[in-house]
Parts: sequence; C-alpha cells; structure tokens
Amino acid sequence: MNRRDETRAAMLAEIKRAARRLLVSGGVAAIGLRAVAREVNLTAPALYRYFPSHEALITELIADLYDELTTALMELGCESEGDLGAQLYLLANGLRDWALAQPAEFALLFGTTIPNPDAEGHDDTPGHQAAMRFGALFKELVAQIWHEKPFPYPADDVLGTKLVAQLSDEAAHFHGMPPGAIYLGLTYWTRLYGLICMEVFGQLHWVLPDAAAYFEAQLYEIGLAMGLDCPAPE
Amino acid sequence: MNRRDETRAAMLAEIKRAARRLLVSGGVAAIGLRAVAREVNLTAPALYRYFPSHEALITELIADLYDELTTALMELGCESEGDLGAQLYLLANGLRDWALAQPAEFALLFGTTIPNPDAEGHDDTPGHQAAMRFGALFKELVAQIWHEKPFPYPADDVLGTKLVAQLSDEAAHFHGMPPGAIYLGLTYWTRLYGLICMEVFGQLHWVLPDAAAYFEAQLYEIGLAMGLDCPAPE
DNA sequence: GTATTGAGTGAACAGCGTTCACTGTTAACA
DNA sequence: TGTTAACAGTGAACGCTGTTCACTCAATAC
Repeated sequence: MNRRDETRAAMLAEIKRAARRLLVSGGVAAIGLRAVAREVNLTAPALYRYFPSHEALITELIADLYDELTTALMELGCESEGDLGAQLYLLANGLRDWALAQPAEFALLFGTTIPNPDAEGHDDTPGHQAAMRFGALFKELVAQIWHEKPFPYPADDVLGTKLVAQLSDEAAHFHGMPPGAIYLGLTYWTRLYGLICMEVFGQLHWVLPDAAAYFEAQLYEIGLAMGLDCPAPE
Repeated sequence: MNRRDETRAAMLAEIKRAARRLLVSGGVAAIGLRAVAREVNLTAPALYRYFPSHEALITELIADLYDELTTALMELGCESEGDLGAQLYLLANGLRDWALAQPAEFALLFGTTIPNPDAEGHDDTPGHQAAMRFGALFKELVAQIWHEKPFPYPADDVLGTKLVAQLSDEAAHFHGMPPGAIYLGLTYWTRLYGLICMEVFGQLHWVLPDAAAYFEAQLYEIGLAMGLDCPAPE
C-alpha cells in the first residue's frame, strides 16, 4: 500500500462522505459535481480521477447506502436476543425510522426505477449486489421465523398456479419454505414497503395526519398472520 | 373571448401537450424548457409568458395528469354496471396498467415527496386539489361498497385508540363508516399503492420475475376481506 | 388615432457535466 | 541515483440548462 494509494483511498472516502452530506441536506439534485468538488477543496475535473462520471458517483453512493442500511438493521436486530418476531418488528420499525429521518436517501434507494437485471444486459453493478444483500437479510429472517414456528399459510389454489410456480422457484432462498408461506413473508415485505413509501412520499397525510399509529396497526395485523406475538397497538 | 385570448389558450394547451409528450418519451428530466419550446416552435424565454417558471410548468402538468387519471379511472369503473366490487377491481387494475404503461408519469405523481399541506404554509396548489379529487374517487367507492354490503371489520381495541381517533375524524369523507371499516378500506389503498410502487420501481423482480400473478393474488386477498367476490387467481 | 398591453426574440448570465491540454509530484525501473 | 512513466490536479473550453433583460412588432382599448 503506497502512500499515494493511501491518500487516494482517503480522498475517495472523503468525496463519498461529502456527496452523502449534500444528499441528506438537499436531495439528489444537490449532489452536483462542482458542489462535491467544492466540499473537498477540489475542482470538478479532478473528480474524474476517482469516478468515470457523475452517474457512477451516485451509483456507488447508492451501493454504500444499501450496505450501511443493511448492517445498521442487522445490528438493530441483534438487540432482540434470539426473539425472531421481535427482530422482524425491530427491522420494520428501524427501516421506517431511517426512511423518515433521511427521506432523500430512501427515495434514492427505493423510489427510483431500477432497470430489470434479467433483461438482456443484466448488470452486476455494486448497487444491485448491495440491494440483493439487503433483500437476503429479510429473506433469511423470514425463513428463520418459519422454521422456528411454522405459521398457517394460504393454500396453493387461492394463489394461482402461476404464482405458486414462481414462489416455488424462490424456495431455495427461503430454506425450502412452502409457496404459501413464502407468499405470506413476501406480503409482509410488500406491505411494509408500501407503508413507508406512502409516508415518505406524503401520500398518506391527505387522509391520516399521523401515520405512526396506522403503521403500528398494520405491522401488528401482518405480524399476527405470521404467528408472531408482536406488541398490540394501544 | 378575444382572438388573442384564444390563441393564448391554444398555445397553453399545446405547450402542455408537448411537455407531456417529452415526459412519456424520456422521463421528467426530458421536460427541458428549451426542449418544450423547440417542440412548439418557440424560444425558451417565450414560455415565461405562459408559466412563471420551469417548476410551475411541471406542477401544472402534474395537476393535469391527476385529473386525467381520475377521469380515466372513473370511465373505466362505469363499465362494471353497478357492481361496486367489480368497479374497485377495475380501478385497481386500471391504475396498475396505467402505472406500468407510463412509469415516468406514475413516478411523477406518486413517487415524489409531497410537502405536508398541513404544515404552516398549506399550499392549495392545483396539484394538491387534483390529488384530493383523485383520493375522493377512492373514498367514495369504498363508502358505497360499505353501504351496499357491510363487511366485517377489526374491532377498535386492535387498532389502538390513537388510530381510531384519526379514523373517526375521517368518517365524514367515508359517509359515516365505522373506524374499523375505514381502516380496511385504507388498507386496500395502501396495499394497492405499495404493490404498484414496488413493481414500477423494480423492487419486486429480485424475488418475483412476473409481478402480475402476485398482484392478482394480493388483490383477491384484500378484496375478500372487504366482502367482495372478486375473481380468484387461476 | 393614439396609447397600451401582450407575445415573441436574441443576447446574456450563472451554473451544470464533461473533455482536453497542461503542470507538478510520486512511484517504478535501470 | 537518474530517467521514465503514471498519477493527481488545474484552468480553459464546449454545449447544455433555467432565467432575466432590453427590444420589436402586432393586437387591443380608449
């Protein structure tokens, strides 16, 4: 490790930190090339020594945020001391808190149209891989919950043959859970995502002034369906 | 109505049409001031005779899209000939089809952070009002379904007192439905929104290659909870 | 018939992402 | 140790963006 390599790595980290600071304070639009350069006392063209383009900088930033969020949620889950239901509850609430605290970052990760990786040029970008790692965290937790205490799940015939086929293909990632159980786990994630999206994007306060109570009730309802004894709303 | 006013109105409409064309073809970023001007054979500064700023143009475009979507879904609902359950089903599927066909427009309407209107400077922008009209369409339909055939709903104590209070405040917009029933109707909307968001933003194909089957199963499930006899997935 | 309003233009400004020729400095190799 | 090559960084420039301003020309109003 040369001294040049060291300064380079340090500079790279500092650039990303600056970009992140700008993202939090002023949204994606604030991450201008010149703005970032100004923040680290450099000129704009100098950044091209570290990133091939402005878009690449943001892509790397996304990957970093994904990993950061993943580890943060994992650490949060460790507080539950083996209680898997509580862990899922903490994960859901942790994700919501994070999203509400940094809506710009949430929108960047979860509110941007991601090109389908299966479509021909399936890009193995670091962003995609980081997103997969994040998804794996959730899949793993659901699978553990299932194997610890299986919950009742919808029969195949109410799901439809097409969906059952797709869910069966996913069984490997869920430690061999039956399609209906995977469906229920997926429903948890879908509803959680939808709730947070609605709140962050302000789509909820035209009917509910305080979404927190609604969020808790929803979490309780879907947690109950998965056989978890989550805290009931007061 | 002067001849000058006529040409002005015509020009205004043509500008919006051009902006919309650019939105569909290339996303929000494509709606450049000069690009729009080029499309209507004008120079960029000329557009300032019609819109105070670039942002205002996009805001008006959003309002137009909301209204357009609202009427389109209402017309779609009329095909159901009085069957309210079918109408809700058509609305849900219509919204999804529209979102998938024009993801850029969907992201603009539903995937952008909207400032809380209750917060101090409560803006009565045309965009907000249009969004309210869109929301009213859904509320109205849910209320009609309820009054035609009430469905079982969660008791107040599983929702929590805070949520029940908020839902009670909303009862007027739902023709006096009980809190639990409003909760169920709201759940329908929340889940629908979440599902479409996930699909449009590409957050679903890391686990399900074809979201259509999943969407149908979810719609069936929540429709069942509201006492509707929606078509079961095959 | 004259004054006024309005639409539209072209030039200009600051800022954007990006490229290029150009400096120094640092590492690698003889 | 001296030479060479790679590297970090700069300043100028290009074409683009939203926006402003002075200006022209036609249509309306009195």
